Amino acid sequence: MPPYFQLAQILEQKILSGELRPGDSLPSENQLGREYNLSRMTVRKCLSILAERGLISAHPGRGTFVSRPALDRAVFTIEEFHKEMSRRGLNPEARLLAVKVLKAPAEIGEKLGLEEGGRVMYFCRLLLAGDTPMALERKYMRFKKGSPILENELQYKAFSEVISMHSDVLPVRSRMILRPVLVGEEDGPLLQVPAGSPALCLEQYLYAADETVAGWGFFVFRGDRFSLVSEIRPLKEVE
Amino acid sequence: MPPYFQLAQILEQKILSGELRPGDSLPSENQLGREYNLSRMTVRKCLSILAERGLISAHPGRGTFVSRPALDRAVFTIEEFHKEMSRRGLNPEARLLAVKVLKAPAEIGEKLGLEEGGRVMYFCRLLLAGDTPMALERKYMRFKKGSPILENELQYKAFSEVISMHSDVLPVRSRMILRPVLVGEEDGPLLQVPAGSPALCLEQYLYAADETVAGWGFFVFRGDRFSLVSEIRPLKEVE
DNA sequence: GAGTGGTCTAGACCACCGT
DNA sequence: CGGTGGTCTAGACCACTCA
Repeated sequence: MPPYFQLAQILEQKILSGELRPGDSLPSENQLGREYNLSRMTVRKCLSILAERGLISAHPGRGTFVSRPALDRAVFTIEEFHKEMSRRGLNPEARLLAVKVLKAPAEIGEKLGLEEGGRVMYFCRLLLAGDTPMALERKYMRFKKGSPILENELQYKAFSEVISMHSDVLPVRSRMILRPVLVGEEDGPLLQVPAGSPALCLEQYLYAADETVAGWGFFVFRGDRFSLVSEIRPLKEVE
Repeated sequence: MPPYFQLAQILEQKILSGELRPGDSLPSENQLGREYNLSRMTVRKCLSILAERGLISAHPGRGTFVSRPALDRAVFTIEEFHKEMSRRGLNPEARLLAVKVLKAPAEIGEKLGLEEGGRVMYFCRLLLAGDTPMALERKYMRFKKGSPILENELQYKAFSEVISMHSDVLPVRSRMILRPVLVGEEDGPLLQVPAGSPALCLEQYLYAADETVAGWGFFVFRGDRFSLVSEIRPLKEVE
């Protein structure tokens, strides 16, 4: 365990235990270096960790101070589905329910920047944890003539990877929107919940380097099985 | 503009322009130091910035490589209500609908670690943007005898601040849970949406230094007015 | 064994702040 | 002015990887 990390833990402990309170000033970097027998650069490495996590903030010419924690702020992260479920200790699975090439509905053709009557590839997956349906995924991308539809890959790969492989467009940027929705008549039986149940809709836009939309679609997550948690975690001891 | 930042911009540009592609290896730290006439520590400071942003990742003994961007990952942030609305260019407002001291219902007493029949302070606020109701907030905290109830402050302060001021407990840690819900019969008229509409419930636990729960409660955000957005951008240019 | 990133040191100069 | 944090240097040792 490197010294800078140990010192970070010591200082974190003092802050979380209330020994150092919000607004208090920390000893100067030189002071800390003397106290703990570390060079100033090492002390700074340690402080930069605590600053990143929002526990302290440094002010040139004045000193370093304990921050008031942002307790009324929340940060939620959603990983790619397989990682997300593994993180939660669940066994992720996916069932490919549909793959089609179809004339783009107006709304979707517009999003993807296609002309009237352009063709899109569509797929739909049921995402499970163990045997429990967790989410439904419906995605659309430009259809590339002659490109083979590889069901095996469609079952396991994330949307951005499917696009990279199927088309010759490389997505470089994404935009996701999270909102609450009601489970639709069609989706209820698939998710094994009554229509009208609360759910989370995670809409996804993937953009190519030229700012065109390479893919669009959404997930519908069961509200009774999927929620998001935001927590402040202590520094780990082992890693 | 410090040298480490300039170099970060140069490398960032090479990655975004495709001169350096995902999977490519960067020159070694010593190599970069020679090329740009910088010490190794300065080069490392620069690389740590790019690594933080997820553009590169370092592997001991092997080298530093350009990362594939995490396009199927989303990060959502909810600020304290007034900041959140200001960020969205809206005028935040709050109306205090109720303040009460009451015997803790079993469920809430348990959360707050109170004995049977302990008293809690409860308040309810309607949060608006302009004249549009955005969310309803219902919060519970331990009741401190003799503490004055300051309606003015209850109207403007975030929950953690209310607790800091009203009680002598200092919240130091928070846990928030986000889930989709249906608007209840009671809340519908207040939020000016039909009961059964989709909404987001943001549950909040505030912990004191001794790990006891200092406050608990939740927000209910209108689903038709409030959604969360996550964007992964190629990068910033200046600043 | 040569090269890599991870860590650490003991200096240094600067802009900034308070007195 | 002296002290603060922000930046930088030119060395050093280590564990690791790869040929």
